[in-house]
Amino acid sequence: MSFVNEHLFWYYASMENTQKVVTRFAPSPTGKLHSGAYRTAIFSYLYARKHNGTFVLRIEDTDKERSTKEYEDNIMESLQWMGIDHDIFVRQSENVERHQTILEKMIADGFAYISKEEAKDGSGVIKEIVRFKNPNEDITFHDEIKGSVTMNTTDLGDFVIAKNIREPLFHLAVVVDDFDVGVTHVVRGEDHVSNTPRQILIQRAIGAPTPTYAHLPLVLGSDKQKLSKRKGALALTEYRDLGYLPEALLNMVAMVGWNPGTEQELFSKDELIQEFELSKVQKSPAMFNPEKLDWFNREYIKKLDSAAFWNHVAPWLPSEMSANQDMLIKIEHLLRDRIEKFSDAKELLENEFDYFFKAPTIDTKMIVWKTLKEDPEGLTKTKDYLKHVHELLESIVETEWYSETRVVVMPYAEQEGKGNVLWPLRVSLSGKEKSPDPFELMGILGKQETLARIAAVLD
RNA sequence: GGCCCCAUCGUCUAACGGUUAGGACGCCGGCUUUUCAAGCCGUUAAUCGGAGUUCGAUUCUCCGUGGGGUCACCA
Repeated sequence: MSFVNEHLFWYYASMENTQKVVTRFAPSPTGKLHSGAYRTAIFSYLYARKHNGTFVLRIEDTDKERSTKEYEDNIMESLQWMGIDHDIFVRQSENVERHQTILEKMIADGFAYISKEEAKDGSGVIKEIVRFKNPNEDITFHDEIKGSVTMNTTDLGDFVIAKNIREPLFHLAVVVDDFDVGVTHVVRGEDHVSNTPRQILIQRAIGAPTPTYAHLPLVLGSDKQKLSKRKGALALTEYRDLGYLPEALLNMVAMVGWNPGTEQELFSKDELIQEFELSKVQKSPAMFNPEKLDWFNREYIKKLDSAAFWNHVAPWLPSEMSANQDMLIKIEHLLRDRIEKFSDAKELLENEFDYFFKAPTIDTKMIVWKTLKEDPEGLTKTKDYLKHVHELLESIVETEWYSETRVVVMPYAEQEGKGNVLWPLRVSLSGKEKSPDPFELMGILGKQETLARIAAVLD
């Protein structure tokens, strides 16, 4: 061996020892991507990225009856939205020839056999299904989260691995495809634990190595049952369409069943990659908490700059308001403080902030402050207060409007009673029981509009 | 039912075998405020039960209880 080659030898030998991590996310396109599934995707992804490994996305579409292109698209779209990018893409149905080759070899080697059986649909048709010849052994495997797991496979019997020689089923397809792409770590939901011994049996039969397993505890719904599409779990794209930020979803979902052990709550994707460890994944199932998601979303909305904020709000803007850019910019901070998710903006704008865009019709009974309600002279007094406020405001120079309204009105309000003066002022401007304070309102509406609205009430 | 897994506030969780059992979300309360929202401050709230091991158990062991998963010609 030459000097140079010797170096190469040791180089490759060391590669061998620090085997490159390959993880995969393998959803079946039989429904939209929901939170149980995308957490699996996230953990699998984070692990691969953390170890500079390869992340494989494999669409498991061998069930032709239930798989659809729409769902496949939904999965791709969801992952992309959240920034979960894959290095290798596999569509399982495209590997059927490879599966068939393996199947034939397994039969030739005596690990599987064709069994002629009557179809279970009662049609009486005889089918040639492929069964695995179960050696009935105890299978023990290491799980990064659960530790060592041992199961007896006798109960499984000679389980079915293909509908026929051309149509592989889950266990066979998974094992072959994981093997072919070199998966080193299988990160998947705990509902797959009992599938693992079967798959290990197949691995042994075809001479494939057994990867490291990491079975994630399930994500539960509020009913404490496994979260599933049937139970109303929201799809990732539905959260997106409701106006949640992908950063919020990622952060939230990454932290159900895992946390780095510090008191930090907010993590960017890069920070998650940095901190993520399978060993810190919780052993027990966790419930998904929608309120906390809202909190995360608010935190991420706060971080948005103005342009990004409006980009997100845009789809929810009532058309007549979207024309009034000037006003929208003025109320941006109010909007930000009051929305949990962007879809909230629509309702807020239409039902609460409508007075910024159109003068409200005022119910004169409403302008009287509660302590004057019983007073027969209450309305008259209230109008007198308003009249005086109107005069005070009129005296303000337009250029000093924003800073002076408070200076001018407050002393008077304090003298006459804040409620007596400020409540009618605020109601005259907004027409509502609840709104931002009158100074805020006046600042946004401007001198002319403010005076006009007060005058309208006095008429 | 068989097999497998799990068990700290309502929820997500932290705690070399020694802590006043910590944090976050929510709830509730207070401050601020004419009202609402936001903000700030604070309160409430947990080791499933029983035996062991130990000077000492949230932590280790066993039993019980409870919860979950899975038992397809789906994945």
